[in-house]
Amino acid sequence: MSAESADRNSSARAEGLEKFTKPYDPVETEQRMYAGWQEGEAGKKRGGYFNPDNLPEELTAQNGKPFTIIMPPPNANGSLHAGHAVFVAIQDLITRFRRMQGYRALWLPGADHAGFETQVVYERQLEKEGRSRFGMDPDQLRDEIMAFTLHNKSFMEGQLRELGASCDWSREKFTLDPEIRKIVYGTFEQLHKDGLLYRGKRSINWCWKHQTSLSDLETESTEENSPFYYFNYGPFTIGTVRPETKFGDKYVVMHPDDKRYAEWKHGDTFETEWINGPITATVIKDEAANMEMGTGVMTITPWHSAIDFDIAKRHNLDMEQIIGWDGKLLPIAGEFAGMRIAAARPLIAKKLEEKGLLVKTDTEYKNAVKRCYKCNTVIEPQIKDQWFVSMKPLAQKAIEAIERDEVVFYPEHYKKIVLHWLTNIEDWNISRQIVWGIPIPAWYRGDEIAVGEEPPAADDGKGEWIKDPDTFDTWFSSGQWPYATLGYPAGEDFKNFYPTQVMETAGEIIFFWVARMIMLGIYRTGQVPFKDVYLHGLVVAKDGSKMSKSKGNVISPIELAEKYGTDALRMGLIIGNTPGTSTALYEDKIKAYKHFANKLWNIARFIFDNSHEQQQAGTLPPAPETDADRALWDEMTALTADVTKDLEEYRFYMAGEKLYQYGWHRLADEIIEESKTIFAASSTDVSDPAAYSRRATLRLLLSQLLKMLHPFMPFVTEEIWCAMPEHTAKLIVTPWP
RNA sequence: GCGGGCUUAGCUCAGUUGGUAGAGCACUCGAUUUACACUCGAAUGGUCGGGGGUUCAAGUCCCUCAGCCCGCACCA
Repeated sequence: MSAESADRNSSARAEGLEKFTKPYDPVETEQRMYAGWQEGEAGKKRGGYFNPDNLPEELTAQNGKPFTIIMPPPNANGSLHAGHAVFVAIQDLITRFRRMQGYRALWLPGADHAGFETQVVYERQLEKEGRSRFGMDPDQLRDEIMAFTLHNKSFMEGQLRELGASCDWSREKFTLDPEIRKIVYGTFEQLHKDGLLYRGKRSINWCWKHQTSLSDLETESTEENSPFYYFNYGPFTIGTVRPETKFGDKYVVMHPDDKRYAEWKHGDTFETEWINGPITATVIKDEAANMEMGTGVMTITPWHSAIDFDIAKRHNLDMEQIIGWDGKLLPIAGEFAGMRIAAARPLIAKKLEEKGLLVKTDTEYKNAVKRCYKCNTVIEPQIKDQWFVSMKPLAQKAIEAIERDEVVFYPEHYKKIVLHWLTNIEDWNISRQIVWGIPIPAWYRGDEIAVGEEPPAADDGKGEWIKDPDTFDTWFSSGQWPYATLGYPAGEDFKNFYPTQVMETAGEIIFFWVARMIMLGIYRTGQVPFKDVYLHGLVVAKDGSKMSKSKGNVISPIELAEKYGTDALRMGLIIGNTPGTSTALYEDKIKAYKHFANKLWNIARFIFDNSHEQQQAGTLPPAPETDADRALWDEMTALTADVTKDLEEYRFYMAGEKLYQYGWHRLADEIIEESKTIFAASSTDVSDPAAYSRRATLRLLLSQLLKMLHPFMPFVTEEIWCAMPEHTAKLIVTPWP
């Protein structure tokens, strides 16, 4: 080390810059930084700089408009995964960018009790302990899950802090908060008043293992090979893959235009031998019968098929339950009673064959089988009294708003996907037979139904009201999240921050959540809940495969952050991540951005070593003074315009890459290298015009780069920024250039 | 059946309104007691899935074919 640089280092040490002589240490820096931001300035409200009410006047003076992102509330039933890390990286980037632009930026955090999801997780835990929710006292179960959820919630919030999330903790909401429940109940009551909510016997998706109904979105269809049997049924041949449902069949359905059966009239009856003896069957003509399918003739089982249910409704036919809630055949099945479907099916077919009723079996037949998305159990359609929301009118309003671009999707093509789904929407079953959720505020007495948190008075002598035992589909409450968290309808935040600007979430939950928020938001508030929807893709392993525990390829974002720094993790999740497409996450990538953080650190060290004394002595010009340096500044100005535009138009990956390129390959590799020659030639002579101008220019370029990189890499940029005496305010509240 | 997407360097992917093909990683060669080995320089590597069209100009727009992937609905 030369005597000269030894001098510089000693002066740096004197100024508290000695940490720059060592590599950047994220672990040491991050906690201290986050606490500093969260404290903000003395005498302000809770939440520090994350609370938009606390932003310095100098920052908001030019703009001051609200800018809101509602955080997708993570399910409070585990730790944060890579998908959460992506949303933190993107949403915090947007929030910090807008805050620096002078918006009163609010990023509102929350947590989701996640009804069925959480109950399933907890049931697995019970199973490990050799317990089961069935037979448990519901209150006891609810208390246990509550304790479990609250524990996870606070754990998860700690992890969000580790990831640098600059969300306003003073406004945090939980889906089970009393004020949230009140709004959810209000919506239920309003839908009821408006005739958009009905309770009725309808065909529902029943999972016997979980003992609950599920929405269509909570089931998954897989194509499976199932034998297709042809049976003689009186004068007809019928086809079926489900002989186990056929015990009570007494209707035979064909298309009215099917010429093969023209001699049969609607309502004709005939006697026939069937599984457990002779029956009388009735001919039904209905257009739902497909003439191309099988023989064009089918028998129907309204209790266990949505299509058959509709036919039965149209013709007012009898409906009978064949399969119990436990997934086993009922006494109507005779000797097969108590058996499970899979076991009974071939035996029933065999019995029919022995009776000479089997015509043939098509073993190549493939059909779609619906399964529970959690436990893969085959869904049994059942008829049950449930609450349904009439979706068509709600969807219509949403379609109109989306077509008018009141909500804009990134990537664009999601507009078509959403419109297609909304156009073909079915009514939504919001009743769930699980304890973990918001209880449905409804009461019954005979055929009477009352809606409200409290039962109607029962002093008329007609008996007591009975509470609906079910809970809401968790998406019914989270679908109201934007206006519920802001205190609809009278809250100050609702007036100030609704409608919000951006909804950033996973493309996977576009129907579950985003589409429903748009519908319910318009319904309840008359306005769309957000202007822009940015959808990120799935985070996958390096080889493009889905991360899963069973494959053992799950990468914990928290571990990566602890190993390489949160900034590195975040940069790695932003660069190369385009909306709607999946992003690969792997260690080498994050490591590369740790190197970048260190590169910035060393850029700072070089600049400090060469200009700190002059800065302290006040012998630096306020702006570049040579043509060469003015050109460098113009180049930076152009980059700034470019990056700003990219960020405003949601091209985060591109803005990040440009800043990375500039920082490493322009500023470090070229500008600093060139500066070495300038400084070497000038020695310590402060009157040398080239060196005089360059020292100041380097500090200006670094400051500008730090500002633009802050939303991407908040910690290292703030740490360097605060080491520069010319900066009085923290970087987090410094105006965007 | 309805709808959406992908196909660009060995790998992962960018490429914004059409204007001379880009990055990271990997690989090869070389440099360097230094702001930084968490470094620097250089080289190699692509008929942008096939074919056709529009245009002065197409990875980009249109048509068509092929392969792969995904969503929704239905399936007696």
